[in-house]
Amino acid sequence: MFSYRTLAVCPVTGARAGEFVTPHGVIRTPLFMPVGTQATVKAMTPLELEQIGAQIVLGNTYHLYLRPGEELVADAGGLHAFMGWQRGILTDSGGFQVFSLADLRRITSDGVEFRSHIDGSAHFFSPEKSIAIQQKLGADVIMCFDDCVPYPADVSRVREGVERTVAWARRCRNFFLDFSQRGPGDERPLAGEGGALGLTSPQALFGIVQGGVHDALRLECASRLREIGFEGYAVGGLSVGESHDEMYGVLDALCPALPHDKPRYLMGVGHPANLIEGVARGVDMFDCVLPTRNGRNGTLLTSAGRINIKAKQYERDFSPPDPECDCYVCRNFTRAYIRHLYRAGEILAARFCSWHNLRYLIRLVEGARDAILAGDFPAYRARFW
RNA sequence: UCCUCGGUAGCUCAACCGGCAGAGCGGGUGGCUGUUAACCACUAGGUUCGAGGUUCGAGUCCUCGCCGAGGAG
Repeated sequence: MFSYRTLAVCPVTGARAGEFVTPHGVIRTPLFMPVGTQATVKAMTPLELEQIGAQIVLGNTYHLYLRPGEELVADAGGLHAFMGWQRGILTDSGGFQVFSLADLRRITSDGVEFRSHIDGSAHFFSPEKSIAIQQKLGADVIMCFDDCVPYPADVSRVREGVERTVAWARRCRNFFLDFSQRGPGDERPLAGEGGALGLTSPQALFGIVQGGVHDALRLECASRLREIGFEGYAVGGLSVGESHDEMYGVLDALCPALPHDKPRYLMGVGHPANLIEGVARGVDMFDCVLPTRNGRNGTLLTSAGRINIKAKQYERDFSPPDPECDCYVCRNFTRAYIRHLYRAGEILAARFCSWHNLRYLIRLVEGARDAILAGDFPAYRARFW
């Protein structure tokens, strides 16, 4: 079902434009994906997400497993039906939560023991468990359960993360293929290793490359994941505190080593500049909480840089958040009004800021795609800077 | 007219027996990268109602006055 093809490649940079097919439509790349951890992009309705051009939204295995539970979502008809969103969905595996909830967990070779941040109850995730949950949730793209190593970390810890990530990726792949072969209620034994089995699942499984800021480890991880074989490849473990130059360095080394006929996904990124520079290095997909979280906290992303809408300087600023933006918020409301809403504690402020920020990032990457197709991405990139 | 209680940061209020005057909210500024986040951090605000007095030292005790609330007549 899942297939990717490249439509245009920038002759100067590594940027490329393409598309891939999912059960919920054709996805045009490069693209920015809003994060909807708990089966909702915070403060946004699916209708509004459609209107700003969102093609895929994220959900999170860890959160949805804890609440409301994957069984309930499956009974609701899957994540799409449950949240009323008919375009693409990608679920993250819970690997990042293992990293970000560090004080609540214990990692073993078999998986991760952790305690719920909601009620403290004990749980265990293995690669198989993560995939099983994601299959019940029913997203179009699901992710391998990986070991996201903190930054900075000793090389030994980064290497351990690569080994664990690769081993777990193989287990994810085997379980995924086996499940997709069997179908519901089929109790035939595991099908064994390798990607030789015919893929019948409507879902696509992406591998995740770890390796910190060490090029050699990144390349090794990518090579070993390619041997297993995935529908797409993600770059994980970035945007965890390293410098932008380190992030770009990893992408410079890694992207040429990823398959050219599969989508590439830079996880958790991010800042507008990161998106442009990621695209320039051949990344097709991005996600980040930044537009929604920062929006709720009163920061607006604009073509002239970030503005803090709380600041007094906008008290009597009757211009739109971003004069160059085409979104509903920028066409109808002023900085002064949004500042007022924010200070008054009105929920509409969070909605407006999230709304605009999402449109800004989606449009930024859409613009990059158009430029790549038109053959002038370098100029687009230069104009951004 | 008398009695009681009160007056401390912009607001609501803390401050032991007299011993460096604080908090929350509000104000100002900043941060946020696969969401434990409508969150977090930093910061500026004081003639402690006024005038005297006691004391080494007074927001705190004494006297007088001003303002507010309640009560008695």
